[in-house]
Amino acid sequence: MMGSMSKQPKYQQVADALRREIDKGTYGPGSRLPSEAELAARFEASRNTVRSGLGLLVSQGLITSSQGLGYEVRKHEIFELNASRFENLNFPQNGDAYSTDVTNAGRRPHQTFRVEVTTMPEDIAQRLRVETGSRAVLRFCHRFVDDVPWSTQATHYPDWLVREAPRLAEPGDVAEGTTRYLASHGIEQIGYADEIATRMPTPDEARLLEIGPGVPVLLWTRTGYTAERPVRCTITTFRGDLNRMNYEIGDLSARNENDAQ
Amino acid sequence: MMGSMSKQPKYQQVADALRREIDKGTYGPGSRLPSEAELAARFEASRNTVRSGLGLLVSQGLITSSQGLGYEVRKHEIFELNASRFENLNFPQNGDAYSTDVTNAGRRPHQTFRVEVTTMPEDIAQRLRVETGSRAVLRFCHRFVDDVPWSTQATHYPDWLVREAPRLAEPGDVAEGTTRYLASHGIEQIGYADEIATRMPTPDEARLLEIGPGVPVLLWTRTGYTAERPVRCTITTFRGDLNRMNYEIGDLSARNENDAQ
DNA sequence: GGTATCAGCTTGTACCAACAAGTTGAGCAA
DNA sequence: TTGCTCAACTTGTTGGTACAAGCTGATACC
Repeated sequence: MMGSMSKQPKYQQVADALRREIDKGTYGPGSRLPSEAELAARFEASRNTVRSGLGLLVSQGLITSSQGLGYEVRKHEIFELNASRFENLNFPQNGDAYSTDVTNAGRRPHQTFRVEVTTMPEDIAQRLRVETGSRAVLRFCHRFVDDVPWSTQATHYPDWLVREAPRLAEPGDVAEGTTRYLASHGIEQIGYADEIATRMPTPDEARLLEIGPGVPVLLWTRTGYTAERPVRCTITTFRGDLNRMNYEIGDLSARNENDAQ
Repeated sequence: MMGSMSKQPKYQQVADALRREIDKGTYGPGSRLPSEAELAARFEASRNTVRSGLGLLVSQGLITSSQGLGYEVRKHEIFELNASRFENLNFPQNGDAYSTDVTNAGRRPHQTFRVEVTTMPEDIAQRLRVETGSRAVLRFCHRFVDDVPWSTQATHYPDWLVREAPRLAEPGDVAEGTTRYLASHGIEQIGYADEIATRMPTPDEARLLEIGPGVPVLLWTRTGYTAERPVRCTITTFRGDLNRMNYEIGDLSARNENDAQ
């Protein structure tokens, strides 16, 4: 008999076996797993041991659990973001790429706004070449798609810029969009430096984005430059399981002309 | 007394308290936390409860644990990758941006190579506009920095391309670099489509990259185009805790001229 | 029919106990 | 000094128990 030719701990065997069955399709996306008690019987392990194995899969983002309901295989649905186009050009009207992108995808966008006068955190101050702790205006945005939390966006503006463009410090949306508003005051952004990183969410982020365990966040930091200097820094925090960033570099006419799907 | 004005479960209180102390600097990067037994005494909880709280912080990537040693606050050291420059131009000699980037950063690069003849997976086939399951050459690369696993890179080449540039299918490195070799056969890449995503690693990835729990991976998919069609697709898997991707868009002369640190 | 309750399922939290396994340093022996 | 052993720490694994809390459907009641 094949008894215990295994060096691995039992909870890992449980996790591996379930992972294989999920990959194989025995349990498809959205379907429910057997209950802890059933799994305990099947693997001849205690409920605690089975819970350890299931906990592994949860923290790997493969399944979710809900009290009273059971364990469910996570389904993946991702949203594409085109980050390499410019922001300021020919956008129809109010606001940003986000609303148009989401609407074009046939989804319903929704966002809440907040404006604060605060001080520059160190990392932002470095990027904007101003002093840490100097005055700054923070415009914060919490975005939803079909009422599902999608991303948060925090843009810091240095004090010298706010003095030239005072409406940045006023609460509420800037109707024509901040980029256009800045351009009308002679601040034209002609270059962006983007940084992309990933990590596990902080408890705050997990709460705002309603992220379950095992889902990382995607951090997008964009610093906008005029011909002379950096003018603003935007940090967007995405749910990693729902978003993908796209960049186009060089000449991609071969891709875009024949949209052979 | 402030008894139990708390709705939160005890293991969360433990995790929150420790997270605050780590943020505050009570336990700095690299320092050791008190042992489970000490924490149990301090929080008046059982060892299991304390373990649950510590497990949270581990799966959030804030601390690590090693048997016999204890828990340690993770230190963060990130490596910057400039993804927006072209690959083919004026690189000195053998191989890719990776070696030069790492060497310039004063670190020691090291990589292992593997070449396979295989079939096209569905997602790659779509990007390269060939049939799923058709013949493909896979060049796989496992990269280290100072002997620490850093990333894996898998590039798929379609069959039609390999027939024009047969050395792609031969094992071992292409001395002058694949991009240059392709250009010498009339395959000049003039555009790249990049996609960036994140998720928790699969067990295979966790093994290859020696990733602990609570660390996501950063997935970078680059499809190279000639003027006529896509020619190759590279998927790079980075350790999310050690890497950050940078893109430059538009005119950034204001950033690059005065390298005010 | 509509509604309220509740039994019986599910997972979540918390504790206890015992032993396995990795690490370290004290202290003894050669 | 050098090297070995081992006790005393650490976390890892696995079992047990009990109760809390969320969900669902059947049942009884109005």
